[in-house]
Amino acid sequence: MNASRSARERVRAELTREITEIARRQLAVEGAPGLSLRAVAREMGMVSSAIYRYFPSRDDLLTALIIDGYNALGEAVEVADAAGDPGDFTGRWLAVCRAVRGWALAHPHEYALLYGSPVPGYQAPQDTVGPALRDTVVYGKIIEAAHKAGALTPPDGFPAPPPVLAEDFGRLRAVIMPGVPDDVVARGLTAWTGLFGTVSFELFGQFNNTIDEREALFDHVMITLGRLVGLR
Amino acid sequence: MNASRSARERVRAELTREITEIARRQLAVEGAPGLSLRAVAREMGMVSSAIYRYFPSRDDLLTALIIDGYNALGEAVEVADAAGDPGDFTGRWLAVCRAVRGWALAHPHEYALLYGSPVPGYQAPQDTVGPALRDTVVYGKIIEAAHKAGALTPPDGFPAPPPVLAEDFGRLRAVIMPGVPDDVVARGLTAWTGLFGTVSFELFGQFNNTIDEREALFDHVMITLGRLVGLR
DNA sequence: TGTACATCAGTGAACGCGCGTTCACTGATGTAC
DNA sequence: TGTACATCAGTGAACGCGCGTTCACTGATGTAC
Repeated sequence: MNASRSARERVRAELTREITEIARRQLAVEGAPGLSLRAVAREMGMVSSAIYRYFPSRDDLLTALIIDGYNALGEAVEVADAAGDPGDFTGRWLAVCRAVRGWALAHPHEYALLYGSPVPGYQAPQDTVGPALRDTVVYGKIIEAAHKAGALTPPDGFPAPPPVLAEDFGRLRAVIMPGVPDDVVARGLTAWTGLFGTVSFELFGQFNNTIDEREALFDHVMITLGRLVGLR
Repeated sequence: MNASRSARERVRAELTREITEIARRQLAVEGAPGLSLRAVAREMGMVSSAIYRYFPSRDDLLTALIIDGYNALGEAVEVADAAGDPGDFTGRWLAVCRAVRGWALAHPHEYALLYGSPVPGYQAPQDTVGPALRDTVVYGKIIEAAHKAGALTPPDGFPAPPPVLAEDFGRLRAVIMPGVPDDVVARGLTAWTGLFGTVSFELFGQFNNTIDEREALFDHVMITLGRLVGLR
C-alpha cells in the first residue's frame, strides 16, 4: 500500500531528523571532536548500533550536520537580506554581515565546524558544496544588483587585479555575480574574506584582552570593507 | 655542587624539549584533537606516566605547543620584516603577509591550533598572551614607522571610526603602535583581520573548487588591504 | 675522600572511562496473492 | 478478508582499541657533613 509505505518512511524521516537534532545539540556543547554516535544513541533511548540504520558512519552524520549548518546560516542571511529595502545596497551588505556574525555568535561550534579548523581525517563530500555557497550567493546578488544599478563607486588609487586571476574570477562570476567586472570581483572577495576573518577573530578568541566593543568594531570594519567595494 | 645540579637540569631541559618536539610532530600529522600523551611517551620510549615528570597534564603540553607556535610564527614574521629595506613600508607589509601565509601553509595544524577553532575544554593561560602578540607587534611597528615617516596616504571617502572605540584603540595603540591616530588604527585592524581571514579561507578549504591561483589572489588582496591603510 | 641521607626520574600496574563498528537475532510492519 | 512471505528497525553482546591520570615502587644521581 502506498500510504502505509510512506507511513514507515515518515517515521524514518522523523527519526533521522531527531538524530541530527540531538547531534547538533551535542555539537553545540562539546564541539565536533566530542560528537559521538554512542552519546546520540543514548539520548535517543536507542542502543548504539541502531544508529547505523540511519547513518552508515559517524562521518555521514557529520556531513549531515555540516549541510544543515550551511543551510541554517544561508537561510539567516537570506532572511536578513530580504528584510530591507532592495535598493539600499549598503544596508543589505551590512544586514548580511550582521546576520553572519549573529548566527556565528549564536552557534559558535557550528560556525567552527563550517569555517574553523578542518576535522582531522574528515573529507567533505560533494554534497556540501551547494549549501556551502548559499550565503555567498546572496552576497553576490547584492554586488551584482548594485553594479547593474550603477550604485558602486569604488575609491580611486587601488590597483587592478593581475590577469592571471581572470580564469578564477570568470568561474566565480558565472556562479555568484554574473556580469560584474574582475575589478569588482576582486574587491568583493577582499570584503567577503574580511567579513569571515573578523567573525573568526572574535569567535576564536583573538580579540580577548584587546577589543571590548566588538559590535561597534565589527560594524565599522564592515562599513569600511563595503566602502572598498564601492558601497557608500 | 652547582655544575652537577645544572647537569641534571640540562638533561631535564633537553628531554622537555624532545617531548614538545615529538608532540609537535604528532600535532602536525593528527591535529590537536589527536595529540595524546601516551603516543608521545611511546615515541619517547618511556612509560606513559613518566611524561608527568615533565608536564602536569595534557593541557600543559598543549599550552607549550601553543606558545612555541606563536613564537615560531612571530620569528618568521620578524625575519621576513628585517630582510627588506626598512624604509619600504609597503614591501615590509607584503613581506609580513607572505611570511604569515608561508608559515601557515608549512604548518597547517599548528596554524589551526593558534587561529582556528578553539580546542573544546581548553582554556589558554595567561602565558600565551605575550607570544600571541609577537607577530602583531611587528606589524604595528611597520604602521607606526610609516605613519611617523609621513608615508601613509590613505584613500579618501572612508568614514572615521565611532568614538565608542576610542578606549579599545587607546589600549591597542599603547601596546602595538604608539602615536598612531584612531583612524589608522581602525584601518590597520581591518587589514590585519583581512590577512588572517584570507589565510584561514585558503587553509580551511573555503577556496576549494573556487580559487586556483591562490598566491596571486593573496598578494592582490594584501596589496589592496595595504593600500586601504595608506601604503602604496 | 667517604659515608648517610634526600631528591628525583622512570617503572609497571591499575582505575575507570569512552569510542566506532560488526553481527546474529527477534519481532513488528508492510506486500502479494 | 486472510494467509505466507519479505522487509526493515531495533536489540544485545562482543571486538578491539585508545585515552588521561594516580600511586606505590626501585634505583640512580646529587648534597651535606
